[in-house]
Amino acid sequence: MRLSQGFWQTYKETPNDAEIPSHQLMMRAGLIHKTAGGLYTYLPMAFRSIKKIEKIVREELDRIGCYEVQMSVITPAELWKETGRWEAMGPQMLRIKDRAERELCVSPTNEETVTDVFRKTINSYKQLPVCLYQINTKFRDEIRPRFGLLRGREFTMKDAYSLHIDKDCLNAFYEKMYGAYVAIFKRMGLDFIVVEADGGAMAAGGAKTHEFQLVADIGEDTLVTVPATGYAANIEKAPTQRTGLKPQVASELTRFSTPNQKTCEEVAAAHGFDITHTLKALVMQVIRGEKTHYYMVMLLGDDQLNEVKFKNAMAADHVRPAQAHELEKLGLIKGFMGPTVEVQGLSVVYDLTVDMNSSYVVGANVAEHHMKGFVPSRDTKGNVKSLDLRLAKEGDVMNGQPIVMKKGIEVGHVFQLGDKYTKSMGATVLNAQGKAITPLMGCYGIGTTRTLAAAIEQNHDQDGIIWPAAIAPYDVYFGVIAKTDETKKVAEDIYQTFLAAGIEVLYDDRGMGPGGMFKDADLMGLPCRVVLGERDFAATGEIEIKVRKTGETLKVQKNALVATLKEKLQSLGKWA
RNA sequence: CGGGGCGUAGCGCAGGGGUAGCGCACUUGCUUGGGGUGCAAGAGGUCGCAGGUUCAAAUCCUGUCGCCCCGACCA
Repeated sequence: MRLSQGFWQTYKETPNDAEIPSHQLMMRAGLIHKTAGGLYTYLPMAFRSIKKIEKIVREELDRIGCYEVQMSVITPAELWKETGRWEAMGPQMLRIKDRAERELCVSPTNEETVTDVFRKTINSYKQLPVCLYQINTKFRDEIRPRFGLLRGREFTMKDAYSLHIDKDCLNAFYEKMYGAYVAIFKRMGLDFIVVEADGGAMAAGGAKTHEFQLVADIGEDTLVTVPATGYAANIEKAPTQRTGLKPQVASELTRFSTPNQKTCEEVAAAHGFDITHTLKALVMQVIRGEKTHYYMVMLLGDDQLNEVKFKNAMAADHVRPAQAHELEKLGLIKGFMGPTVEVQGLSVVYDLTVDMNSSYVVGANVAEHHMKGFVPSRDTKGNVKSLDLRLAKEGDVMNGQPIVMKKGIEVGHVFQLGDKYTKSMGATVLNAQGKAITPLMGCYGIGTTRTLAAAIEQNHDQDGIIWPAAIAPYDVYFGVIAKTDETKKVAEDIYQTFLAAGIEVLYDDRGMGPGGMFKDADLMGLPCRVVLGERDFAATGEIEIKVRKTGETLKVQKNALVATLKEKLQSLGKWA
């Protein structure tokens, strides 16, 4: 493309509302235009990249036998009511009504739609397994969209859905899809890790799920990795252990005064206790169906509750910390609660890390007092239960191996849905015995527009973007510094040579000064920059190639230009 | 939804009852040529919107809409 005729504008200043590098750079480099909060227009440069990402996705999915479809973006309420998600999705789902007052929504995801397709078209086990996918617009009315394309409201996602006769078949396909995902992100040249994830309410028992995470400091997910074993998990899931805990010999239970000392830290500091010899008590509200329960959760003084683990362990629909008025109703005093009295409607659970036969400091359930010498197995009022509930943290180990924590951006998710949708929507197929059975489903997502933003988040420097070659909008930024018509003719000739050789080139024929041109080239960050400088060319016949990623510069003769460039692009992963 | 902040040219900002401003970007001409060259001349605004106060409102008051941050929330 010739920039003199192109639709491209760069900016020296960063718009106020862009906070993180990828968002700032996408605005400054003229990749996206904000239409409204969480809504973006993809401008030509960004759209070229998106199409390259989509192409890689399509190639790898087609390779494992998936079929591309396109489902309607607007879907009727009836389908969602069948699975109960018309209510469950909440305000995140954008609902609309047509002229006949029929209820519709802008799809945030498409399990219902695809299950409807499956149940009406698949009748026999002979048609299975099958996997349909689409790359389509989704809308989720996020409470707080932010970070540009990383958390927009409208976004593009590849969503795939597979259907299987049994668990073995689902497992086998899951592995294939997992492999395809690895291939996809590798080809894109991105630094990713696959982590075990939490299935949440969508998981059938024991269902597998993995997240594909791009490692980046601004990631909203925390990942626990074990370099020694290669294990990796989302922190929501990771069952790590503490080290260096010392049990304390059981002693007599004694109440002591702790005026205005409401946290474990305060109590430990004021009385010289080790923080790991104190227990913190959290009261959580747990909702299961129509019923509400309260639990007192006991953790080591410096541990935190992992609400996802807790929610799963409780088989709850919802959990949240109890509010002040609820504590009051239970007769508990915030800051001085402990499992030292029996409370109607309140159960006690311990984190596994708590040594049930060791002695701890706990709240006394008396204002301004705690107790020491508390031994959980001996002194807890009511049933004693131990579960893994704590949030993993730096310094933990897994099976004796040290962990490393990282931040990640979730760009892909593979998930075994089991029969959740096929069952509630009445999809059945006949098996080899002629018996109607409920098939199993898997679902697999890749946020394509999020991947674009995350790729920039992962690949940039202070001057601009550093595109991975496989998804760069163009391969080469070709700039010319020329006064004479002869040199301009040489430039035109080189441009045509690039086009003929299949090199995607952004030809900067705007005639601006070298400074501005270099700044724009660095900001845009195409893999290679080629510069034809009149003086150098006249003197030596050489043309300069600069690799954006490494800063490497080489000068070649005109006739060696294409070959050298292709070699460079190859090594940068352009044809991965 | 709670707390905080901001809405003045495409972007970044100043101004603060009486002629609408600066820098970048944009247009034209000359100039310059290896890290945003310089000079000159231009174009671009119902100061978010609606009421109110006033001889006069971008400015003061009320309401409203939008945006950003923190939190809550989030199969």
